[in-house]
Amino acid sequence: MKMSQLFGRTSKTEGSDYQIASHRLLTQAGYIRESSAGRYYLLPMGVRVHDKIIGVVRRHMESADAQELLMPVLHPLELWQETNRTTTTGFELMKIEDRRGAEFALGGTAEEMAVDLVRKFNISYKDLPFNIYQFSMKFRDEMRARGGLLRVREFVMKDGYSFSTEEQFKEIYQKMWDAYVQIFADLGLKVDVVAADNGYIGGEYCHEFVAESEVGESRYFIDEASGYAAHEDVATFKLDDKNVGDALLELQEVKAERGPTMEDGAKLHNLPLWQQTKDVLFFDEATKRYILAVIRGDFDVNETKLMQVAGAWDLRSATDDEIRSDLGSEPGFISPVGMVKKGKQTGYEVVIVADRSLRTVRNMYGGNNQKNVDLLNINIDRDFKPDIEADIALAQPGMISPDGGKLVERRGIEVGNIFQLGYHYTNLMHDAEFTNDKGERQKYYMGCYGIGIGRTLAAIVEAHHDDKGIIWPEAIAPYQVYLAPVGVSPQVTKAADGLYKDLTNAGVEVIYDNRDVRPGEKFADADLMGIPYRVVVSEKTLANNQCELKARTEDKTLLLDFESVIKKVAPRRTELL
RNA sequence: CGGGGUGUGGCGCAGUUGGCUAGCGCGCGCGGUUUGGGACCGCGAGGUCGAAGGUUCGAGUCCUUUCACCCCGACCA
Repeated sequence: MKMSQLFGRTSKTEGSDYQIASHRLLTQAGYIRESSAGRYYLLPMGVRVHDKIIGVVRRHMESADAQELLMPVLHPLELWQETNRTTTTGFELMKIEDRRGAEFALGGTAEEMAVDLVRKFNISYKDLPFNIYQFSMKFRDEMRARGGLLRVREFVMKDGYSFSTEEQFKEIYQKMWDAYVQIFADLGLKVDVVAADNGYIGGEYCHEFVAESEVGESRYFIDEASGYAAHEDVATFKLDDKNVGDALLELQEVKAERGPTMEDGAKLHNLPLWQQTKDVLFFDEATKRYILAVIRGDFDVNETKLMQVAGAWDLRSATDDEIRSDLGSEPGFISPVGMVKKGKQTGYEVVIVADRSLRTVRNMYGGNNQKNVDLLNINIDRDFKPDIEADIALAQPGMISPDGGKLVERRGIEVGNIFQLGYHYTNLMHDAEFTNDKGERQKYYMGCYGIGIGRTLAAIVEAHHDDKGIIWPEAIAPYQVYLAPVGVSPQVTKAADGLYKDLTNAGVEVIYDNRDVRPGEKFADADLMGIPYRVVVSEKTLANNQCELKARTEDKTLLLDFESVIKKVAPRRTELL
């Protein structure tokens, strides 16, 4: 490709709206251009990189026995209604109607479509397992797009769906796990595999592949010794026993003129924070229930865990008014002891969820559902019985991991994920069944597997750049060689033209900067665009029939004859194929 | 959705208490001098000042409405 013909040039001036390196660099180097918020044009150079990433993903998916297909982007809305996801998806579903009024969802993920496709076939247990995947545009009406390609409203995703029996599933899941590890290694991304929350996708467990980065939105914890890694939504930790040896003291009501915060309570009673009960009242709009979370005072409630154990969908904090008039309690003095079972006015059920940490403390203190009265020596079981007892605590850096090491907090970009879906969709959708070896109909056990291509591209730039520009790993660089003639003498031009042809014939992808601009500009663009190798031809180098080779990652240059340069660069290309 | 901010040639910006023909740098085009880390000279093209409405003799500037975009939060792949 000749630079003089390339559509989508580099830009010397950087925009002011770019907070994130990959966003600025990709724009400035001519890979992407914003259309509207969260929607991007991929320019020719961007497409080359994007395609290469797809190529790497495809290769590993095929080796893992997955089969590529392509689904429609418009999904019949009935399918989403069948699984009740028109209302429960996390992202806002985008809908569209055709001229007859038939309703469609713009696909944001395609579990229903995959099931619908599969049930159109008459499948036997002998055909199992199988894994189908596609690369296609996904639409998500994100509340707020941000960070260039990191969080967008339209993006190409590799989404795969496996169909098998329950017994076969573990192996498929592991196969995808392994394939993902290799994919991201090939792409030059260091990723942590992190246990995470399934959210609206459904199923029981899943793992995120997170590329560590300060600009990432995923927060997770890792135990470096054992490799334990979990998203903050699900991270768990070992509890430390406090005063569990103490004898149970008698429950006692005391006057407590204090403010509503935890600190106010600890100060007034001059007792440690951990001995206080933290009582947080939520309301779930989906199931119309109050949920009272009770936890040790030095911990915080993890709302994701809470929703999971309580079967809640749409949690919000209860209002002061609800606490007072419906539950007859008092903000800052809420207590599970003597809490009403139902709202006095609304009749809504009150569910008490106790964190397991309450077992590590005795004789706790806390409110008594009325202003300025506290209870001393509260003990679980004796003084109140929770409806649910579980781990609903938010992990904090420094806590002890389940494996015994220290939890370290990390931040990263979620570039891929794998989900166990189990029977979630096949239970909700009719006829999602195959014929087993006894001739009976049996439901599929499913998994799904996603990789955001554009986000991965941005994550690679985040991981590989310097103050001059992008530094592409060779496997996905748009071109391998940036050929820059220096000087305008006819010999230089002729030699460069010849080298361009020879390199191209040798299978090397070359961007040939044949523009009549000063050398500094060419070098700056080569660096900005992040091309792995720069080859310079000038009168100086030609004096010995040589040219100059420089790697993007190094400062030193090599003087070599043309043949050697071609040899040096060409094999890499074939290796990668 | 809440809070904050910004909209003026492709990009970055200036434009005073309302005033004359809306400027500057980069980039772009033409001509010339240059050619190893973003050169220089000359000439030139390119703007319904986000949009609509209003106030005024006169609006980029003031008022109202609205849209878009950015940041923080809420939310969430």
